[in-house]
Amino acid sequence: MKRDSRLSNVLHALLHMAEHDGPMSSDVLAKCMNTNPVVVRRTMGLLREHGIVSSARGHAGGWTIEADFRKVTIRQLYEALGEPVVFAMGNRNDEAQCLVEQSVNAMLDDAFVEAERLLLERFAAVTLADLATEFTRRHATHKRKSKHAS
Amino acid sequence: MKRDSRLSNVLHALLHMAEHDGPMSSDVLAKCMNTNPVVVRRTMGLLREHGIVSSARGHAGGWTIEADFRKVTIRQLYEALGEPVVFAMGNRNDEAQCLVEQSVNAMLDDAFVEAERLLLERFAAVTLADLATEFTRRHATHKRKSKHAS
DNA sequence: TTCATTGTAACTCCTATAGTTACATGAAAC
DNA sequence: GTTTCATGTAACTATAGGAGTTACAATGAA
Repeated sequence: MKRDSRLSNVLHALLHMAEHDGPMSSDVLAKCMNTNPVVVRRTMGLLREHGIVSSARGHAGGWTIEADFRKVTIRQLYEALGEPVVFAMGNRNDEAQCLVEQSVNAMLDDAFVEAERLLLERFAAVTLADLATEFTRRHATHKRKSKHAS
Repeated sequence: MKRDSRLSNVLHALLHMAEHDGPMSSDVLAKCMNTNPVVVRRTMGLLREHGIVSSARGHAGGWTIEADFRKVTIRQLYEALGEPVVFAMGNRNDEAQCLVEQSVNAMLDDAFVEAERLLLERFAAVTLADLATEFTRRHATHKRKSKHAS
């Protein structure tokens, strides 16, 4: 499968929306994310179902943030996307009869479950506001560096 | 993509081979793993390149374990398979120019890198001998339970 | 010489996201 | 009320890489 980049994409979109006054259209978001407006609508639609954004049709319509940036975690976005499969690897057969296979699966599952738990904990610990702050810091650094370079 | 089950598969195969005297053919391994002999050859071939198994053609040929079960870790098998991609998710573009995207990518990468590190540490901590022991334990439990049930 | 077995090329199948086209629906602007 | 700008959504195609399959050459023991 091509890798699922939806989580990365919605984060990117939400941060741009936060920097922007008024609704942003799928078209504008698609251009700034280098993708297709229909893909944007599909993905943002999942966030709308969870009350994170809203959409308005017609003239001056588009996407608007509804949720509190300080309260929405990456984990919630991951859940809004339907909790996509995390790993590209896994057991062939989770209901194996073979005892050898059961042992192997149990060991691997332990490791995968623990890694997934860590990942989701990390996601739960970061809010959109944290990311926005990090962006501001990075932006300031970038400007300082540019000034030095010139 | 369908999930990559090669690691699970080679573990399954190696443990069966350990329980078996003499070489095992791709055909026999394929049957006991419910797959195809060519798939077995393809995957086992990667382990052969790392000296973990050897293969012999002709009559009474097949696959033989070469490595010391106490020294081969799951991590080494993962590496022998070419370190397959761990996550089904990821950034769209790792060389983003957009500062917003860079912030998002940096945060996500941190989380993914840490989760991957944990997973590979777990893999490095388990040898084939450990797995064989675990299988023996499970097997004993299973037999005891069967006796009680009868 | 026969036959079991690996080695390997060259396909098709699978599966979920991404991308695209097309068009219906809705809402503001004029 | 008509135009115009949006979203909503169906219905496709493209993509990637493992898995599955067929076919056949090469090899080695009986």
